[in-house]
This record gives sequence, structure tokens and C-alpha cells, in this order.
Amino acid sequence: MANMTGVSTEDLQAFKAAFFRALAHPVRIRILEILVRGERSVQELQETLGVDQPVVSQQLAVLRATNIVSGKKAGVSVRYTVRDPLIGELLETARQIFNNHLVGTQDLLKELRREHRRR
Amino acid sequence: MANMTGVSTEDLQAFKAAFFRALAHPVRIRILEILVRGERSVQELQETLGVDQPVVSQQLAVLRATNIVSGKKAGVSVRYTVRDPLIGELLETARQIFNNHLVGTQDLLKELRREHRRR
DNA sequence: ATATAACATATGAATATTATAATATATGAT
DNA sequence: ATCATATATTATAATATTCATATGTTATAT
Repeated sequence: MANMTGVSTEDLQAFKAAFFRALAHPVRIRILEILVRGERSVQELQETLGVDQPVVSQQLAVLRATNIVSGKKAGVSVRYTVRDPLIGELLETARQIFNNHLVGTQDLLKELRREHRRR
Repeated sequence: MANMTGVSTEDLQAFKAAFFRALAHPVRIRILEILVRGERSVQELQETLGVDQPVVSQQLAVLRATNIVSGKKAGVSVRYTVRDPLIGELLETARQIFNNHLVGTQDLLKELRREHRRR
């Protein structure tokens, strides 16, 4: 045990890595970009995303496991929310970084700006 | 092709996912937390991290491939820097989120606060 | 009780990532 | 040219993730 708390720095970085890994999936990012604007049912997500229902549930399960989102039952459906508004801020910062530096082509840059305006 | 630019939304989310995936590794996170404070050589990183040299180079290669860091030769050594100061902001936001919600135990929470104070 | 709708979980094949070890390259000094 | 040092790349076995499909569960209505 590395210290009084029983939590080593390595553990800590492993947790952080797990957090980022949860964001490292196209469908999960799209889910979060929708949820930061307000709660949604699985069905609503599915329709917006245009993917199969098990895919949505599966990726929501990953986000739930990392405590990034939570779902509450509402009758027959389940409504999901982002647990922390800072997630929105994180995604926005990531978008800025991406916009500034992670882009190879002029076209992609244009598209990114278009997407930004759309909000 | 989904639009005039030739870049679909799916592509875009795939790029974003790749960006987060680059952050989703304990050693890479530790490297970035060091580099946001200033440039370092591979050797300096290696000493601070306490891992084998090829591991550092390998993980730096991942961060380079995503344009998150860049290295410039300085004689026999290579000095690395973070390409965008917003990376620091991103890590800090992530830390806050993590601190607020992604924590199961009181002990871990304490440890997180200790780490914060250390900066 | 049965049917249906909404959601969740399980399974397995395909693919990607990681860790470890070995090897290669480049620079500067002698 | 040779050598030592710093850094990078490659190979590969182990592990984890993804995608697609099938099956389960729960709530509600009839």
C-alpha cells in the first residue's frame, strides 16, 4: 500500500484512464452530446442516433459503469441524464482542441466550424 | 459522401473518439500531466515516471500520432511539449468531474484532494 | 394470465490495444 | 571509424473492446 489512504497514484491514473476510455467511442460521444442538452429516453436516443437498440443500451451501460450518466425508470421507459454538467464543458474543450490542432485538412476544418455554428 | 466537405458526422465522431482514446492510458495521462507544466526530454519523463525507456517512447508516439504533443530534437535528446495549452484545461476539468462523481470511496476522495493540493 | 413495448444482458467472432523484449537509428565524443 | 548515449521502432503474446445477434427482464394494458 503506497500511502495512508490505500490508493496509489497508479490506481488513480488507472481510474482517470478508464474515464477517458469511456469517452473513446463514437456512439458514446454522440450520446453524451445529446444528453448534455437534457434528459432522453433510450428510444429517443436510438431514433436520433439511428442505431440498433442493443447498441444504445450497451453503450449506455458503459457510461453508467463509469458514473458518467444515470438512468431513472419512468414507467416503461428509462430516462438518462448526464451526472455532471462539467461533462458538457469537457466536450466543448475537447472540441476546441480538436478544432485547433488535430485536423489535417481544410475541409475537415470547415466542417468543424459548421458543426459549431449548428449548436 | 454525406456533405459538401466530404466529411461525415460519423467520421467526425470517430476522430473525437480517437482523441479521447489517446488520453485513455495511465502512462499517457501521467506524461501529459508533466508536460502541461513545461517541456521535458524523454529521459526526464522516464526518470519521473519510473518506467522503461521504450514504454515512454511508445506512448509518446501515440500522443504524437494524435498531434497532442510534439518533439523537437535538441542535440542527442528530444524535448517534448504539449501542442495546445487547452490540454491542461481539459485534464483539470476531467479531474474535477472525477473528483465530484466518479469516486466510490471516501479514502479515494481524500487522496484526490491531496493530489490537488500538491500542484 | 398473456401480449406487447421498452430496455437490458449474454455470447462469440473479429479487431484493437497493451506489455514485454529485442533490435534499430541518430548524435556527439574520442 | 568506433563507441556510448538517447531515442525510436518492431515483433508478438496476452488482454480488452467492439459489433452483431439472440435472449431476458420489467412494466403496462387487455
